Order: sequence, then structure tokens, then C-alpha cells
Amino acid sequence: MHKGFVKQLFNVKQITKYNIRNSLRRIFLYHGLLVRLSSMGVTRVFSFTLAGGTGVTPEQVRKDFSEYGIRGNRRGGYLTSSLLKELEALFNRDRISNVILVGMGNLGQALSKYGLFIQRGINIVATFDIDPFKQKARADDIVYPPERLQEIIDRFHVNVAIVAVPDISAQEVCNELVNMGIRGIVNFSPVLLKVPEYVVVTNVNLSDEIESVIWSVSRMKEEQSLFL
Amino acid sequence: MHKGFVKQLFNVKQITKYNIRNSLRRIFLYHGLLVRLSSMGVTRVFSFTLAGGTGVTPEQVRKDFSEYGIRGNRRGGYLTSSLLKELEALFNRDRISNVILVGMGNLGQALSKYGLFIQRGINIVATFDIDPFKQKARADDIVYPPERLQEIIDRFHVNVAIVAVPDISAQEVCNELVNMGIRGIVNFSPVLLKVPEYVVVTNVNLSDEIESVIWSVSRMKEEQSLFL
DNA sequence: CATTTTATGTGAGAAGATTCACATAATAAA
DNA sequence: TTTATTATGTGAATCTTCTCACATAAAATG
Repeated sequence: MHKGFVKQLFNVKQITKYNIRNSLRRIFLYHGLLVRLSSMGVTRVFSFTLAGGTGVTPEQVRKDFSEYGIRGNRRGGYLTSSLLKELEALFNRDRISNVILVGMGNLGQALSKYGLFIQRGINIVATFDIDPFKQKARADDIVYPPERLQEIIDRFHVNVAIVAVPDISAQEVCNELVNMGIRGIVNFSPVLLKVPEYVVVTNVNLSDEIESVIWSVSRMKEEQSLFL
Repeated sequence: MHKGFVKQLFNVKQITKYNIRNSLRRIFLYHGLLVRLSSMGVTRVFSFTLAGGTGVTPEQVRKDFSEYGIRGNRRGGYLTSSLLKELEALFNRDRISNVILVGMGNLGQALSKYGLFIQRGINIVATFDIDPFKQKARADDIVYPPERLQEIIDRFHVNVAIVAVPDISAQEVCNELVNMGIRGIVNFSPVLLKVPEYVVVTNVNLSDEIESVIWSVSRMKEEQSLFL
């Protein structure tokens, strides 16, 4: 029985083929910065502009661009507008992507109102929750019951779901979503979701992020106290 | 003038020395899983238990432990309770850490109510916002004005702040926090904060996470359509 | 139009992270 | 007590990522 439990944990498909490379992660960073620079009226950027704004080195920016076949002017850097277009074409973001959001607890509600998504072409077409109390919301902010998941996934051709449900129900919700055709999940619960190999999962673990900073700070203080 | 702007962007101190290593990132993952397993009554774990629950390989778990001097029983795996203690001792989490939260917009409010923090020993001692409207909250949920930052940072010996303010004010808030003694920042705004080298910043970029999943899914679909 | 300046693009080397393979020790079984 | 089993611990090999150095081209200058 305990053995069975362990087995189950072990039977997880690793995402290897569709793992995001570091260079592509940074491409997203550059893109985010570029969107902001562009809205500020900056028409031309250099590798060191992007590097400084994202915390990497200029040669890394160029290397990353080189990897994805993006080229600038040997002296004039990159034109903001065309670079933006190239980056967006690179990751199919030339149009808006529809996603759904499941779980309208505190975090879910915050995410549903998060203004920066739409700025980046991420459109939350519908939000869902099992709790009937959360469903009766104001007109501008409809929360659907899970029964309507399939309908809306189909209608809006949704591939990607944001999951912000309690950890106990995360796996169950995930299974349903996958059955209904979802192929990518952004998981805010602290459990590892078991999915078929054709489904991509990215985990956002808020506790871990904060813990890592706490650790770095205390490590730093320790080292500095050695010099006293 | 444009030149000046670029210069400013370039003058960012890179965190190199205190950059979190991948192995340590995973240690946080193991810890999170272990907390859950422990609360489920699991008394003994194996490298493959932790591996399966976090999505890495068993050898990597062992290698990570080895790097930080954590050892198990050659056949019996690891005792949950003592492993937990060792991990927590490793990153100074044997007691609760006090942090503050600045910016009580949608995201900030959600974070302030996020139940998993306290489970992991992260205690938000106070929340802050400039908006006086947000300050007059219910008794269980006080939001302080920025004027009281210094007082509370000193009183609770706070080193780490969560910053969830709009991107326009992020750098300004960050500067103030650093002046008041904050040494670690978890930044939810999409701007790169410029900080002295003795301050640690971790960025949580929600848009990027979602975009990366969208990208992976569409890339996958593209490849699969080749086989039709 | 030649020269200088400045940013890009990239090969080569270095550093870092992961996997493999297997010796080792603790436990269980005989 | 001896033997068999099973999980750990870690050097070596591999694979990935990053940095350095410099050739190269575009623009600016004289």
C-alpha cells in the first residue's frame, strides 16, 4: 500500500522534448522589456540596452538572437518595431492567445484582474470555479461552473489553462482539463501534476521564490559577518 | 539625453555571487514536497520518491543532497523528520521568517491571503500601500501607509520584502526599501530593479510563465502536424 | 573617399549542470 | 552467520550554457 503510493509518484512523465531552453526564457524577457520600451517611444535598441534591462550580458543577448536567427545592424543595433515583430513571430504571438483560468480563490481572482496579461496578448476568455457562491459575481466578471468547461474550451479553441485551485483538487482538475483538450497548463499549486507526454506543464511556486530570497539574504549576512 | 537613458539601464549591478544555483532551487522543491508528505504521515522517503514528486531524476536528488552534505541510509532512504530538519537548517528555515508586502493591488491582496506561506514558515508581518482607501480595511487585515515602513522593518527585524506595486513605482519603492534596510526583494513587477550588490532580487514574471507554455504548446502542435 | 568609430556575430574555450555507471553499505532473507 | 538484495554516494563522461575575444560591417567623421 505504501509501495503503491510510491509507485504512483514515480510514474510521472518527464517533459524533456518540449522543455523550454534558457535562451528562449530570456527571449521572453527581452520581449517583455521591448514592449515597454516600445510604448515609451524608444525606436532603436542595442544589445546592451536589452542586457541592462533584463539583467544579462550583452553578448548573451546577441548569442540568443543568433540562435534564433535574429539579426540586427552591424552598427545601428536593432529597430524596436521590427525586432518586436521578429520575436513575436518566433513564438507565435502575432495574435492574441485565448486561455482559461480555473480556480477563483484569492490567487485566481488576482490573476483574472491582472492587467499585464492583455498587454502581452494573453486573453483570459473565461474563469471557472466549483463554488456556486463565487459564480454569482458582477456582470463584468462572470465565473462559470465546471460543467461549462468543455463548451468554452471548444468555442474559443483554448489550448492553455491556468490552474489556481487548492492542491488537493489540482490533479483531478488537471485530468479533466487534459481530457477536454487542454495541452498546456500553468500550475500555481505546489503539487507535481502527472500528465501525458503531449501536455506541457509549467509550475509557479510562490513559496519557493520567497524562500530562495530569504536564503540568499541570510547566506549573504553570514558571509559578511566573517569580515567583522 | 537618449544616451543618458541607455547608460542608466546599463549601470545595473549583476547578482553573481549570490545567484541561486539550480541545485539549491531543487532543494526548495524537495523541501516543499517533504512538508506535504510529512503532513500526510509519510515517515520515510527515498531518492526516487522525491524525484517522482518533483519531476527530476533520482540520481539528481542524491547528487543535490551530496552537494549540501545531506546523507541518508545506504538502504533505508531518508527519514522524513530528520531530512526535513536538515533541509531547513540548510537554508535557515528552522524558525519563521518575517517579511513585508508592499503594494496591495489585486496581486498583493491575493498574496497577503495566500495560505501556503505560513505553512512554509513565511510570515507576512505587515502590508503597505500608498492608497488611503486600501488602508481602511477590516481589523484582521491592516494595510499600513508607507510612512510606517521604517518602524515596522525595525521592530520585526525584516530583511525581505515582497514588492507587488505597479511597474512605474517599482524602482522608487525598491530604493526606499533598500535605504530602510531591506536586503532581499521578491519582485512581481515586470521591471528589472537596480539595486546595490548587497541586495538580492528575484523576479516573478507571471506573463512570461504563461507565454512560455503557450509557446511550447504551439510548437508541439506544429511538430505533430508534420506527421499527419 | 579614406579613416575612425562602434556595435554586431560567432568560434573557441571555460564553466556549470546532468547523466551514467558502479562501488559501497545497510537491511532482509536464508 | 552468510548471502542476496536494494538504495545510497560519487567519480567520470557528457551535454548544455556562458563568457571571451576578435573579425566584420555599418555608420560617422574628416
